[in-house]
Amino acid sequence: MANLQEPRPDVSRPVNRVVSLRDVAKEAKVSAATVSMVLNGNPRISRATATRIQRLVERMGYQPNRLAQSLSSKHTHVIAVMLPALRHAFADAYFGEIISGICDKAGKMGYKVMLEQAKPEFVKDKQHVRLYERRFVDGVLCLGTNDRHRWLGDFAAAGCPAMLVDNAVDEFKVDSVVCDYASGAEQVMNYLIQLGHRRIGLITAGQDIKMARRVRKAYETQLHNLGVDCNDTCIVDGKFTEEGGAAAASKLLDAHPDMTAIFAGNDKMAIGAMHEAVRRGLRVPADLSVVGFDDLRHAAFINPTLTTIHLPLYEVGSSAMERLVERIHGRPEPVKEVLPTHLIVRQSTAMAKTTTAAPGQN
Amino acid sequence: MANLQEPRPDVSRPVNRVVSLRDVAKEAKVSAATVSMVLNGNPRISRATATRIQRLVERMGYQPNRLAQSLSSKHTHVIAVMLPALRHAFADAYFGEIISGICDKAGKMGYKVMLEQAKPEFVKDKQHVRLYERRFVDGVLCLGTNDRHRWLGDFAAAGCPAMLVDNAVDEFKVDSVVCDYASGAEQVMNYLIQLGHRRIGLITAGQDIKMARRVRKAYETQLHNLGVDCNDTCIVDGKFTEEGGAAAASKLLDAHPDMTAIFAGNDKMAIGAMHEAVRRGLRVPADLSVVGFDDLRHAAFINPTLTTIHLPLYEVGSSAMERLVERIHGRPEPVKEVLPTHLIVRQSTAMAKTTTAAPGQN
DNA sequence: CTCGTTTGGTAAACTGTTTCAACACTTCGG
DNA sequence: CCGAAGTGTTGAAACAGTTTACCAAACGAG
Repeated sequence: MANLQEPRPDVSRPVNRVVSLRDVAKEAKVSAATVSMVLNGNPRISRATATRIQRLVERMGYQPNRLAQSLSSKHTHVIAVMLPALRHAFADAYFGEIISGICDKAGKMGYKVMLEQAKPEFVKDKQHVRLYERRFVDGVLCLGTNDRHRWLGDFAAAGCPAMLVDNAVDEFKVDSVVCDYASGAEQVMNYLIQLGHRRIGLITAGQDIKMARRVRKAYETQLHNLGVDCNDTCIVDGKFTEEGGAAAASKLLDAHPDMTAIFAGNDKMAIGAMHEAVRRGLRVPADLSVVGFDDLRHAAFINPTLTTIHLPLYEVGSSAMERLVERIHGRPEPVKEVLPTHLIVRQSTAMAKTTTAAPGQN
Repeated sequence: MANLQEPRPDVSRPVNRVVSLRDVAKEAKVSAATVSMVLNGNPRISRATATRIQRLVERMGYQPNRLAQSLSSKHTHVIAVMLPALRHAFADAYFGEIISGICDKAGKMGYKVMLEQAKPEFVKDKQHVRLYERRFVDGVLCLGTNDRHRWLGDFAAAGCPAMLVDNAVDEFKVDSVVCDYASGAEQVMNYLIQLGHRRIGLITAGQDIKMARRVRKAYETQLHNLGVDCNDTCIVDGKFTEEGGAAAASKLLDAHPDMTAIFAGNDKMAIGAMHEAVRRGLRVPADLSVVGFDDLRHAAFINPTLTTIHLPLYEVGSSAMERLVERIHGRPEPVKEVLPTHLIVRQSTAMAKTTTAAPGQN
């Protein structure tokens, strides 16, 4: 047995043998506990020993093994970001902005970010809570959720810190940080109405998403207050995609040739709608005003540039990360944070054409 | 001591006490080693015991703690994706597509994906290798790298499995998976030349990126072969952004009012260029053809739709993930994989206007 | 009937860190 | 001069798995 340690001395062993805390301790002729305490700034250790060991740690290039740290400390300092199981979820600027905010804040707080997609098998297997139970992560941030995602209830049951990002679900008690969709939609409607528009179509999507319902509600309320009749043919589903937006615009314009404005629930659908309008020979904004929602980066680089609601997605991500860590650290109170939105006027909107004057001047 | 186990029985303790392997062992009246072996399918254990324990594992809802597993097994089953330190890296469809491919493949191979941004302090601190040394991850995939990223050499030095994704750097021996940029650029040039274009501008970016240099080279070679004089005023940097593309197009059109086509090194710059062209009252493609490079999703939804080179980014990510795992498992040979690209013709290109006939018909 | 082999299982060591009880050694007040 | 309090350090247990050397029982062959 003893000779197992003999073969080492020969110098032909520059193998990147990772130095452990015990190696440092041995070299310093102290116990592992002492080194550990020095590294954690425990004041019980004398200045002299502390600096001596710190220098040694430096010299030996010691790096704590964080698997061992986490195993013993009960904290992984990793959080998971759950994205919806859409083919293009990662390539989507909407999610990208949020993730950007999450990652920046995570880095500052000493957390790592793990990516996960909420595929059907994944959540059916309860993998999303296993992430926590198996000690992969300390908490989970959920993006792109909707009311049908029953699995959101599992987090509370398992005691796993979790947050909904830019959506809220009443049913389960999960914390959330969202943009003020209601106010955003009101701003859009006020603006369009002010421009003289009365025949306004809505391209929406995801009526199982609370935030989307809020937009629809604001739209309906505003039109109703104005005395404008707005039946179901004024509201079409656009599936959050460019294609869907184009198809929805097509339906709207078929049903209402006199429509002067379209309000889309996100920028992508708005872009699709503009695309369709141009295809039909309509001029945007002269014949048709189009408004989006999100203010994604390229909204400013399409032709014409898109009037839209700016959502503070980066901030939402950043804040959600912060709240999640608070929860991990034991904050008891639930959180429902709402961040303000505002209208960005660009070129895709203009005064309504004064054809058949709107009925109610009110 | 014994009474430490007494207080448990009372039912007022539904605390989600996580069951450990030892709990299962105790319940099954076998040793922890036996349970471990059952779970790992070790044939040393008899069928009878194995099934008995499997059932118990099921019943007790045991989940292996993967920190402990990784600590002793030396494998974390996590890989890191390093993104460049750009404000919008996450929201960028280019990176998104690659990440999408990485994540899908990672999921299938039983790996988790961690996100990391290569900020200056981060790489200066050698955090990128610490990721490996401190046992956060088993390997690293690097996106959006360039020749100035000296830190890429650190991986080999530390013995950390790493891969370059959609770029290659000769200097360091790091594996890579890339799109065939040279062929893509040749296809673009052939196509434009075939349409009669001779005054073709190039908007490029990142000349410290090998792939970008390849595009430029192909452009220059093709024009040279045709006997078309192409001085430096035909090549402008567009910084990979829409703004940059617009500014670059502006410079090009100022210097060469007779220019009939612009070839941009990525879709975003192409979109910016189109934007600028329209701003100047030029019709695309009647007055100016514009070609992009990437085939990002929204290239098909701008006005006019963009002719571009399709890059198999999803496949690049997927393949890089696969190669990385091979390397982690000990594949010795280096890998340089090249995936084919192809031209997608849409509406932003047309025959060159026959104004001042091009000099060389060759 | 004994010896060698297979079978099924176990105890103990190991991964690398944190934490806590205990301990040796001052120092100080009474 | 003795007990109390304070200081600096350590051994050992804990975290939750994997792995290895070893062992007992069963079995077959000579």
